[in-house]
Amino acid sequence: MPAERASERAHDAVLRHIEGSLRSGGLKLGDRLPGERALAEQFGISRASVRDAIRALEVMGIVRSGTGSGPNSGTIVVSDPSSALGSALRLHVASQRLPVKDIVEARVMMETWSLAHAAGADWEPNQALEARRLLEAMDDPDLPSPAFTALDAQFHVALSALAGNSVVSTMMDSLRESIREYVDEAVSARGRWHDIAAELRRQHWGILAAVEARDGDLAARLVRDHIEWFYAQTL
Amino acid sequence: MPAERASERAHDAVLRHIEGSLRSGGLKLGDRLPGERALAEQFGISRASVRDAIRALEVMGIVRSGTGSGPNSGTIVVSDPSSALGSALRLHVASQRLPVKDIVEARVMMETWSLAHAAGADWEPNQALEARRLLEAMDDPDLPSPAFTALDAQFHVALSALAGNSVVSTMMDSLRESIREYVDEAVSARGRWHDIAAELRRQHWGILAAVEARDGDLAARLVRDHIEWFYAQTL
DNA sequence: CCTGACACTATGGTCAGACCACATGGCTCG
DNA sequence: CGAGCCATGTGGTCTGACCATAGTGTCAGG
Repeated sequence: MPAERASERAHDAVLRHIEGSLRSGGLKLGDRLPGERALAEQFGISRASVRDAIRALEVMGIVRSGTGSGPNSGTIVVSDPSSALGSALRLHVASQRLPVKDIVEARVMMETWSLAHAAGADWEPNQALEARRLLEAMDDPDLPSPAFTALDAQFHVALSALAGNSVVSTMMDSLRESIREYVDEAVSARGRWHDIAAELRRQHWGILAAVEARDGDLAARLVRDHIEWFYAQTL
Repeated sequence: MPAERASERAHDAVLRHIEGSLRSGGLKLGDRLPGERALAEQFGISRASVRDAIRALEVMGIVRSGTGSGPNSGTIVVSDPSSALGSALRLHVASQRLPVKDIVEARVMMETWSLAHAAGADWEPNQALEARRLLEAMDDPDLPSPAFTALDAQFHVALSALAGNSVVSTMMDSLRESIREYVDEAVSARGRWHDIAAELRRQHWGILAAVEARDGDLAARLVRDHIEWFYAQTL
C-alpha cells in the first residue's frame, strides 16, 4: 500500500465534493446539482456510484430528487433535516436501540426548554398568530384523529420555533415524527378519542396563553404535564 | 388514479420489509441480512434497487456492510445512531441550514439536563470510574490536541450516559460530532492550546467531582460554563 | 500426521449500457 | 391564435458482467 488511501470508495469523492461546495457557499439552498450523467463523467466514475452518493444525500435530507423536467425535476438542495432525522430515529426505535420512553423524555426536555425560552424571546406577533390559527382549526369537533394529530404536531413546532433555535425545533420535530406511527396506532386502537381530544384542546389553549403572557415557568410546566399526560393515555 | 400507489419505488419494498422485521423482532442487533442477490430475487427487483435500500439503511446507521467473507462480511444490523445523525447534522450545518450557535446552545441544554439527572440517578460506580479514567488519560501534558479532543468527547458521553437516557446521549454525541471539524480547525489554528487544555482539565475535574458529589445543580452550572467558555475561546 | 500454499467461494463494490416513466417546453397543425 | 403532440432531458430500474476481499477447503510436500 504505497499511498494511504486515495479515495476509499468511489462515491465518497462525490460526497466530499458536495460537502465542500456547501461549506464554501458554492452550493446553496434551492440550487440544482448537475445531472447524474454529468457528475459521473466529471468524477470519472460510473453513474451507479454517483447515484450512491445522491442517495446518501437524499436520506440525510440534504437534497431532493425529482423526475421529468422543469422546476421540480433534477436533484435540488433542500436541507430538510426534520424528516430525515425522524426516519432514522424511527428505525432505531424499531430496532429497539432507542426506547420510546427515552424519546418521550427527550421530547419533554426540549419542549420545556423551548417554551421557557420562547416566553423570554422577542418574536413577531404573527408567529404566535400561526399557533393560534392552528388551535382554532383543531377546535372543530368533527376533525378526524389523523388530521388532529397533524395539526397538533404543527402547533408544537410553531410554538417551539418562538425560542429561535432551529436545532432544537428540528430535533423536537424529529423525535415526534419517529414515534408518530406508534401514537397513531394507539389512538385509533382505543376509544374515547373524543374525550382525549377535548382535554388536549384545553391543555393547548392553556399553553398558548402562558406563552403569550410571557410566563415561561408556567408554559414549561404545562407542556410537561401535557406531553406526559398524553403518553400516559396512549402508550 | 385508480389505486393509490402499490409501491412508489422499488427499493421502498425492501425498506418497509426490513423495518417490519425490526419492529417484529425478526431482525435483531448483530443479525445478518440475506445477500443482495438473494434479496433481489426474493423481492423480484434488481440488485441495484436492493443496493439503494441497503445504502439508505447504511446512511441511517442501521446496518453496516463489509466485503469478503467471515464474521465481518455481509450486511449486519448494528444500529449506530450517533455517527449517522452526526454526519447528517454536519452536512446541514455546512449548508447553513443549522447555525453553529444553535448547535452549541442545544448541546448546553442537553448536557445540563444530563448532568442534573445523572446526579440524581443511581448508576454503577464503574461507570463513573470510566469517566475518571478518561480524565486521567487527558492529564498527560504531551497529549496532541486531536487525541485530547477525542478523549474529551468520550468523557462527555460517559458522563451524560449516567443520566440513563440513550436518546439524549446519542443526540448530544451527534451534535458534538457535527461540529467537530470546525472545532479541530479552530483549535489548531490559534495557539495557546496548552493553556486552553490546562483550563479544560481543571473544569473537567470540577464537573466530575460535582456529579460524584450528587450535586446536580452545581454540575449543570459547571458544564454550562465549561461549554460556553470553550466555544468562546475557539469559535 | 502436520503444515503451508493455493484455488474455490461468497460477499459487497463498481462498471457499462440500455430502457422506462415522467414532466416540461417548444413545435406543428388546425 | 390556440390546442394537441412530440422531442428532450431528468431520475428510476434493469441486466449482466467483472473486481477486490476474506474466509475455507484442498492438496502437495515435509
